[in-house]
Order: sequence, then structure tokens, then C-alpha cells
Amino acid sequence: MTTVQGARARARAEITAAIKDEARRQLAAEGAAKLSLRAVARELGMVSSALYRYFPSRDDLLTALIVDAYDAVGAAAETAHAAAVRAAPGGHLAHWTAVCRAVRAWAVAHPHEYALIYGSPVPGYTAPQDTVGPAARVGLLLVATARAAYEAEGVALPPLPDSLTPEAERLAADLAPDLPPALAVSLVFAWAQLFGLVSFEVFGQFNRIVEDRDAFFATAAERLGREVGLLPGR
Amino acid sequence: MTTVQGARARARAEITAAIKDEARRQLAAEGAAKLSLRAVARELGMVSSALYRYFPSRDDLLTALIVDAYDAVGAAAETAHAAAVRAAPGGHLAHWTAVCRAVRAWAVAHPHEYALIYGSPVPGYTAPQDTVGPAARVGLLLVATARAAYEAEGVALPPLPDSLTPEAERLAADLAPDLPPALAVSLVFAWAQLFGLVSFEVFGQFNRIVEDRDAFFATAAERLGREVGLLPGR
DNA sequence: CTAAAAAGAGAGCACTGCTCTTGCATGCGA
DNA sequence: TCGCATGCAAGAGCAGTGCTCTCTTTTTAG
Repeated sequence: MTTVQGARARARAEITAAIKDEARRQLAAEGAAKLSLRAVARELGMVSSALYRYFPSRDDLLTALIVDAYDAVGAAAETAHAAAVRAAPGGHLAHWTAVCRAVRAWAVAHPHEYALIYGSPVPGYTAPQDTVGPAARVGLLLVATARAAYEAEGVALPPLPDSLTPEAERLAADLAPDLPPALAVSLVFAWAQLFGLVSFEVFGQFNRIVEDRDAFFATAAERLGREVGLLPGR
Repeated sequence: MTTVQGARARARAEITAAIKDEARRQLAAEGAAKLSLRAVARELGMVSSALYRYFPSRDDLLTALIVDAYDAVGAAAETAHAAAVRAAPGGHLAHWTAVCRAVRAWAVAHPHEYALIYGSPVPGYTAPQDTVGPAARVGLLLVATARAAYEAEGVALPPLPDSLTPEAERLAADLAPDLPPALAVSLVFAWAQLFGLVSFEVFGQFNRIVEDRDAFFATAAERLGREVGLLPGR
């Protein structure tokens, strides 16, 4: 039925990957603002107009890099989570902090790609639909971690103010219908706060302020975990 | 002693301000990536090369806008803080949330300027020295709020892990020698987390997830305040 | 084997940041 | 008050950008 892809299709896939690789290199070297289609093409030994056969515009190339970046950080988080579960199946707080640490480690190792997805939206602001799936991976992982803890041992959470009750219920219905609204709210808080900590470190806001970033972040991640009601395993 | 500035200097100040105003307009309309010196000059009826008499490069213009943005958000926060203190001198948690709300309100009203200062570092990454003073205003205000509460009624904070003790002491010595290390650490946590919440809202990460942003943020700000040990006034 | 589809090459348009030279007028010190 | 140095604008020009359009070559599919 589905035959082996012809040589043309294979070449196309290879060239597409080569373009993205070179673009990633320039991204890491100079940042998104200076990523230039012509420079990518030049480096690859092709003429700039040929590149438009693969990506119809510079923004489309950036979108592809964004999707890849979301997938990369999501994969890193999922791998770390799986390893933590294997190491200590009952330590839900440890699973949480493992995910946080993996996100931070990836961000520090790939600052420009991190900036692409969690910094200011670079071009015309509208996130294409292709990005929403990969973008959700880390968030879903945090939800899953909290769910496991909730089902295993429950969670202790501060009460919600009345003003937030409707939003909390809507949020829980959308996000995780099996979890209590207060947990859903705390998860979204922690999600945003986690990336606040990572962004401040990656974007240099901690320069000359925080020195021992590892210890600092470890404590912050644990506090975030406690904020969503996780308890250290026995 | 200091005479009135000559007409030439006054004209220079006016043109400098006009350039920054027009640049801010383009920033708000199109974002930092599309801010163009030539377009600014064109709109002001001058030739592009004349603009270089006022700002030696595009990055210098951006730096000036960054400093102004830090000052604007700092001023907004300080105004809100002063009003909250006037309204309820003993309500330290209310002072805290007032600062948080002011920061968020300014950010939502000026998303592109916010992105300039708390998004990905746009140009060659090195923050010029001129920016560090204005950049610190909001942070210092948070510290001052916590200090007032600490001196008035003390604060209740979770203990620090041993691994963070040296960093915490260094941090407190640098940041606020009169405050306990645990408070200094919690303040930096809350500082980063506050901007994580604001950034996620401004950068669209809450799209299709959080609907009632006001109520959501109000609760988050209060929890951040409690995290640094603030208690609701009587 | 041939017609159609895909890919590359190159020229060209409108734009960008930035530099350099030239001419002008304006505000300053004498 | 006057002369001139200084501050500033104008314009041309360079190298680079995203993107489009043609024209040719290659490859695939029928």
C-alpha cells in the first residue's frame, strides 16, 4: 500500500531537516532577531529563493523551530519524570521537582530556543494552531503528577476565595475534570510561577543577585510542589 | 549657577523626546522587531541619517525605551503603593497586592513595552549599566513592603534547607541586611513568580485557559504575599 | 516516453541599519 | 555686534534583508 517514499520525498525531508538544523545553529549563535533566511541558505550552499520551496516565509521557519522547541522541552520533562517515577514510585514531590529541574536544565542549555517559546512573541503575535499541542506537554505533565499524588494520598490546599469559585470550576472542568477546582487553580499558579523563575534566570534578571542558582531553584521547585499540595514521600 | 538651557539644548531635548514618542507608538503598533529607525524618521519628517545625531544606533534607542519602561512600571507601582498605604496604613498584605496589581495593570496596558523589559532580551543580550537602577524599582518596593510588615508584626516563613543557607545569607546581605535570610529568599521567589504570572498573561500563555484574569491574578497576588509571610491586617 | 510536477537559479523590488560627505545656519565667545 | 566653529540636516551610497517572479532543469508518475 504505502510504498517506500521516493528519493524526492526523502531528499525533501533531509533538506528540511538541514534547514532547521542550520537555523537552530544561527538561533543559538545570534538569537531570533538575527536569524536570516539568506544566511541559512548561504550556509547550506543554496540560493535564498530555493529555501522558500521548503518554508513559505521566515515566520513559518520560526514556527517550525517553536514547535520543535516545545517538543524538546516536553520530551526532556517527560524523560525526567519517568526516571523519577522509576526511582521512587511513591515520591510525588520528587516527581514534581524532577519535572521542574528538567525544564530549567533544558532552558539553561538552550536559552535562545527557550526565549523563542517563553519569551516575547517575536513576530505578528498570533500563535499558530500547530503549536498548541506541543506547548501543552509540560503543563499536562504537571497536572498528571498532581493527579497521581491526589489519587494516592490526597492534597492539602488553601481555600479559594468566593470570587474565584466560578473560574476555578470552569478551569477544573477544562483542564482536569477529576481534580478539585482548588487544585486546578494551584496548578495553573505553579505552572506560571515555575516559568517565571526559569525566565528570570535565563533572561539574566538574576545576574548579580542570585549566585547559587542550583540550590535556589531546587528550593523554589519544592515550594511550588508544596503549593499544589504535594507532600514528601516517606 | 545652572543657567536656563540654551535654545539649542532645548530643541535637542524636544526632538529626542519626539523620537522616543514616535518610537513608542511604533513599538505599541508593531512590536520591537519591526521598530525601524527609518520609519520613525519618516514619520517625524526628517531624514534617517539625522536621527543618528540623537541616538547612535537602533539599540541605543531601544535602550532608552527600556529605561523609560522600567521607570514607568516602577512609578506605577510606587504610586499604587503610596495610595494603598494611605488607605490602610497597617494592611501590609493589601500594600503588597496593590503593588502586584499595579504591575500587572501596567503590563496589560503596555504589552510591547512590557515585552521589551521582561521578555527575551532583544539585541546582543548585554543589559547596559543605565538599566540596572530603574530595573530595580519594583523589586525594591516589594522589599520595602515586606520590611514594613516584618518590623511591624514579624513574618512567618518556612525554614530554609541547609543547602540554601549560604546563598540565603549572601542574598540578605546584598539585598536587605536588616531582614532575615529566609525572608530575602522568599522575596526573590515571589518577585520572579509575580512576573511569571504577568508574563504568561501578557504573552498569551493563558489564552483559552484562564478566563477571569482579574480574579485569578488577585488570588495569586495574595498567595504570593502570604508566601513572604504577610498577614491580612485586622 | 511523454506530460506534469517539483526544485533550483537568478534577477529584481522595497525595505532595513548605518556611514560618509557636503552644505547650511545658528548660537556662542571675543 | 560680529565671525566662525559647532551642531545639525540632507543626500548618496553600501551591504544586508524578506520576498516574488520568471526561466530552466530535473524527476516523477501515468
